[in-house]
Amino acid sequence: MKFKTRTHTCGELREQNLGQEVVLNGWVDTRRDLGGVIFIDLRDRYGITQIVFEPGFNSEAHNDGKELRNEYVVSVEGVVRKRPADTENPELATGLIDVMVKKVIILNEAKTTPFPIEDNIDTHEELRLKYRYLDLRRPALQKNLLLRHKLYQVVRNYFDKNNFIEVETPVLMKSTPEGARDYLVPSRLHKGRFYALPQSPQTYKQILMVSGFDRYFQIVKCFRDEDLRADRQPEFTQIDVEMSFIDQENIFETVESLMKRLYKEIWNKDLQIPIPRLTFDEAMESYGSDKPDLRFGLKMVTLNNVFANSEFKLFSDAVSSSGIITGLLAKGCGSYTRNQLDVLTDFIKKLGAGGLIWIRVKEDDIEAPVAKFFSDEEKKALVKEMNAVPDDLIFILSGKKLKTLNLMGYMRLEMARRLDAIKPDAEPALLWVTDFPLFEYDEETQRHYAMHHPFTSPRLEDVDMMESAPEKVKARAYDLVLNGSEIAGGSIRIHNAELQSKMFKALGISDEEAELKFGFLMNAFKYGAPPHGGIAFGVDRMCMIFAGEQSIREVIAFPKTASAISLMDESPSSVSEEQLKELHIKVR
RNA sequence: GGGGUCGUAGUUCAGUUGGUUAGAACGCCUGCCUGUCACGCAGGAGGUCGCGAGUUCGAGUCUCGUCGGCCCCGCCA
Repeated sequence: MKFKTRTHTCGELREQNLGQEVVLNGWVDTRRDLGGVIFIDLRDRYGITQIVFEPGFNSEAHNDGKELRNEYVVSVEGVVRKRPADTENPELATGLIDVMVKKVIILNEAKTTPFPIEDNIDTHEELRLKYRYLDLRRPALQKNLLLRHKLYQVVRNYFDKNNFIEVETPVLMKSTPEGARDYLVPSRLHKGRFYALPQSPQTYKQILMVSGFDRYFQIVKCFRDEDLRADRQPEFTQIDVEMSFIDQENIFETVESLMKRLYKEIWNKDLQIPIPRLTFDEAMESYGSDKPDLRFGLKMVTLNNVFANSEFKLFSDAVSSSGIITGLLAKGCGSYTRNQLDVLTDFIKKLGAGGLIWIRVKEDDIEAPVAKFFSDEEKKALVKEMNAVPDDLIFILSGKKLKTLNLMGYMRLEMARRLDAIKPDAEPALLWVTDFPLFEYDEETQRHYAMHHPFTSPRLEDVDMMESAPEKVKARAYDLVLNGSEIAGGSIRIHNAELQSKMFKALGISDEEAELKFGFLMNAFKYGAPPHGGIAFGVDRMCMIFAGEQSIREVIAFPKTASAISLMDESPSSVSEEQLKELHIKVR
């Protein structure tokens, strides 16, 4: 079909174009056929322009215009005209003009779409994902992908200006099953052997430091074969960064000026730097999370001192077994009904709590099922510690430290939701969480795992405790948290073979196993590895928050469902027996 | 692996105690309409009630199973 290249986009024409002959190409957004005159809103990604078919202006075009339907792709030639008085549309950027059509060419027809191509649609996501190409026509998603593009540009520009170089690392790599499950790719040329898709380019970027690249970054896809969430997809994008001859403070400075720039460019906000910091221990104790949302208060209070010698066994036991008693104050919730409290108890039990202790604060006394176990001093101290006043409600959880704090963290978020504690206009809350434990203990396998990854350096002053008291060793690791989401995480790495082997030992990884899995990295470190460290940003999460969305699927062009399926192209799919045979995979 | 929730025209939903021909709005189609922008008016078409068993004279409705979407826990170095 012969058609003319557009002279303007659908978001472009203004009064200054009056009288011009123009060509517009786009999709029919809406049609209003009044019989004698037809109005079409023509849409492309730049905007909407109203085009007009009038028999008195061009009867052939008007006749052709009757055929147009929603989402038809058309090319029109016409003349820009000022709209008659009182028919301007202030909602449209192009609302002062319209285009009188002289000729229209239908470039393609369209079936009736399964949902309207407009914002604020009320359609199941299943349908949106199946017809993702239509969903992506909606202005909201176009805007989100544009935001994402802009973030890429700011990031690339920033790192380039600061002497970082972007290096691509392999997508087919060695499987290193220390952390998440790998996606495996069978090798045709090597029977029984597999590549893995990278969970992150961690080892490669460290090797690049050994090679002297000094300052590296990459916007890179990563893959983890784990269960999905609103903020987790099996493939996701990181901004991966690594630097040599630096310490933690240099990383912080680099990241903070990048964030400052992103705040400005995307939100037009001025980020105050330095960004506030909390240690892991502080974050856990006050917010019950290693990624606390600081847009609201609701700080938790440790009550071990109040109940250290309590008659109430649950509490005194928690203290004596180096556990914790933590309280949360729900201001003005003293009138919560028994039913409401049961719902909350049920909520926290489902997350793994044994139960929930609640206490209504009254004038000069407290009211609670457990009140009879408390002495008057304990009651007084409790109210004082919690800073409670009559008609407040206090929640208490006790038990193993991290688990209990974590549970109260969920309680804190739940209460924030119930109390509408996060105002729509709340300033975004960005912070560093530092001094993570180097190890975490896994009850199931009865061994320590690296909380971050096995190349993370312990705090140098803690190295001596790696064998004697591994749980006390802190890592030189840090997370960047925005509105309760972990948007970046990194560490200073081990660059010394001796310390690295000590680390493997602490993790219960034998020399042979270490050699097998990470020998290439260890070898590289023997040839002059500089001190180095880095960080990796979760691009999807960052874009989600910058766009004000609740799911990363809203900022990913072609996301997968919670069961890791692409509803549009139906992957994963079966493959032919022939393909499997070539890959030396037995057909069941 | 576990918990919660949803599944009925193209779409969003209603559907009583199990009971005749499963409704509404929007969308779609046809006709009328020369300044609409949620155009209006009139008429019409459109259903495997996710799928499969079972109970029953009779199932959208009850039971069991199964598939799929979403949220969460575990998991995510």
